[in-house]
This record gives sequence, structure tokens and C-alpha cells, in this order.
Amino acid sequence: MNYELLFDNIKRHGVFLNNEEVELVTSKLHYRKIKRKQLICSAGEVCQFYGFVLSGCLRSYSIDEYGAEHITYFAMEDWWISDIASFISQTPSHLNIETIEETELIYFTKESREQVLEEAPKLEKYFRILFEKSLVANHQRLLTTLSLPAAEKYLEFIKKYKKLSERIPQTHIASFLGISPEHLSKIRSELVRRRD
Amino acid sequence: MNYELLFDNIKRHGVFLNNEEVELVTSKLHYRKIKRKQLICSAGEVCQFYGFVLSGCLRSYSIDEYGAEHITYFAMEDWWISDIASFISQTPSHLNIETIEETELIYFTKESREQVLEEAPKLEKYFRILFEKSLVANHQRLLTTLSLPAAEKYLEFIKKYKKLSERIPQTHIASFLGISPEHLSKIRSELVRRRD
DNA sequence: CGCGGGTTTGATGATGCTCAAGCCCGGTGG
DNA sequence: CCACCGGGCTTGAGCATCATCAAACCCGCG
Repeated sequence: MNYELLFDNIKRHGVFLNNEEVELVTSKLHYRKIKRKQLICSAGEVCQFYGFVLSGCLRSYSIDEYGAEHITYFAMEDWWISDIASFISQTPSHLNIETIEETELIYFTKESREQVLEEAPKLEKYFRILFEKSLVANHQRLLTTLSLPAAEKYLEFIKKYKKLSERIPQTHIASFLGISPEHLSKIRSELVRRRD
Repeated sequence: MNYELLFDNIKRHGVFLNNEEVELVTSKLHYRKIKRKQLICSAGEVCQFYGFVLSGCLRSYSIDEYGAEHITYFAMEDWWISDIASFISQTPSHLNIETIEETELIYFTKESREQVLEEAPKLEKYFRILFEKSLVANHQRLLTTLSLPAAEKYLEFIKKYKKLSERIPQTHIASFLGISPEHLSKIRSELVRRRD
């Protein structure tokens, strides 16, 4: 298996592993190829993986008390994905994680991640930095969610995640942005009309 | 100075420092007492501290392109506060951080935090865990922001942050929840009416 | 006593939702 | 090769939620 994508990612975050550490990490990772539209974590179960996407695309979403779906997160190649809350505390998940396309995933289990952190403490730094960055991104997302009208949220989204926005159905984008698919459709047609 | 509140916090997160490490951390921390309604970080400047609240209460907020304020975060005793995005990358902040009450803050600078992480790598774990938890909390917040109507958001807020909600003006809560103060007022009076 | 910040109340209007219908298009089976 | 099906997208009407603006109120404080 070629995990270079991951090791590149680690390097890019300023963490430099020696050969032994690379070996260690490789030995602790599991590999899985998943067909499209497969649920790999469902609400109520404990999320058993902390995964890194080698290829493909996934979404995580929760279903609220009114039965409405809310996409919380997308992941593509070179992104991590898990229900951290569930994974870390080994409690039942509130999220569903589903492949959008056929996906190749490598992942830690709770134990293997802890072992790896124990034996290669450099990775503490790597994960600390990852979480810092996620936190910043989440912050930013919250801010645009609170402050921008729907049309601008959409424009920000396609600007920021251009590739992604061309790979996934509009309803997913709408759900991610917290607006109805119908409304997104109207926004888009309005944008086209403006463009003339 | 008595930094026990911080060291307790570190212990509660499963990180156990020896005396030397406690010494080290203490030596790297700065202390500051701040009067109420003081801006200690403003948009455009680099946020120079990564702070832990010993007493008092603060808020961080951003001002959007329409001039509207959005509170992104509150901090009280035993909470950390900073503009992480700015602090970490040493780039200009988009947030303002202001004391709501008179506040005692201990804080790292960028350098002192890096030194401390270098010399006491156990703290990598502590911060990694903190960020994990923040991320989970942020996730949760995003979800309630997207899925709940205003009245429920308010009820969740006062349930979750009971103490805080009794210490701060309603307008702050409204701003945090992303609704107008007038609307919050109406929600409250509606709730009272229902209660009979 | 008057000032001012925070809160309340009401009228009006915008934003975005729901529901329902129709359309477009790729996939499947006859 | 065509007919049909179904999922995703579009469009429109009517409605709920929430914002804005303006005025009044309450109360602690100088």
C-alpha cells in the first residue's frame, strides 16, 4: 500500500518522522476500500475509526429531532475524517458517515491511535496542529453561518471548495450550508440572471 | 501568584506534571489584571496571548462586513481564550477580545508557549486534548445553530451555560446565538407566557 | 433628578421554508 | 432503440420566522 499521501501531509505540517516511525505508523494503519453510498458509521454506534482519505469522497451528517439531515463535514483525498466526539470517548455517535464516491480509506482504531501516539510522541504535535487548524476552520464556518445571507454563504463555499462543489450534488451543499435545496436552486438561478 | 486553577485543569485532562514542569510552566506564564470593558485584542492586530482565565469573564467577537457584531466565544474562570488563528500564525486578527468583568488572566506569548511545548512535551498532549474538546464543542454549536429554531437555541444555551447566562447581558446571548436582541426579548416573554 | 444602557413592545417587511408540481437526464428493462 | 422510471433540480404560491426601526420603559448611578 502506498501511504505517501499521508506522510506528505505529516511533513507539510512540520512533523518529520524517521524510518522507524514511518514503519510504526504504517503497521498500525488499516486499509479499506468502500463502494459509494455506504454508511461506515451510523448514529447510535461508536465510531471505531479515525480515517484518512486516500481517494474518494465522504460526508458526515446528523439527523436532528425533526428528522432533518444536516451535513457537518465533507472529506476528500488528503483529509481526515471521523466522529471525533464518539471516537475519542468511545461513546455512541450522533453522526452518520457515508461515502459519496468509491473511497479508499486508511484508519486508526482507538487502540492503534493511542499506541502510535505513545510510541511516536511526535505525532502528538501533528495531531495538535491538525486540531488547531480544524478549530480555526470551524470557527470560520460558524462565523459565515451566522453573519452571511444564504447567497453569500454559497459563493464562499464554491470559492473555497471549488473541486468539491463540482463533485457533489447541490442538495449536499444546501444541507452543509443550512439552507433548503429549493432555496439554493433559486439563489443559483438568481446569480445566473445577475450575470447577464 | 496562585496558578492552581490551571494545574488542576491540566490534571483533570489526564496530564500529570512533575515539579520541574510546574516550575517551567509557571516561569513562562505572564499575569495580567484587567478592568471591565477593556479590549485586549482588536481586529487587525496580531493576538499576542494565549490566555487562561483565573477570574472574571470575557467575550470574543467579530464585526462583519455590514458592521454587525457576532460573539464567537465567551470565557470564564478555568477557560482558555485567544484568537487561535491569529496567535498561531502570527497574522492579523479578525476578532476582538474584550473583558466583560474585571478579569485576571495568565497567558503565554507565542514564544513562551512554543518553549514550554518544546521543553515539556507532555503539554502537547494537554493541548491536543483541549483542541479535541473545543472541536467537539464547536461542532455541537454549529449543529444547534443550523438545526434549532431561535427559542430552542436560547433554552439550550441557558441550560448549558447557566452561570454564564446570569452574568452577562441578554444582548450578548442574542449575539452569540445569532439572533437580534429584540427577537430574544420576544422569545423570553413568550416563554414566560407559556409557563402559566 | 436626569441620564443612559439594557430591555420591552409593536408595526412592517425581508429572508428563507414548505409543499406541490413539473422538468431534465441518465440508467434500466422490454 | 425506445419507453419508462427515478433522482436531482427548478419554479411558484403561500407562510413562518426573524430582522429592522421606532418608541417607550425600567432601573442603577452619577
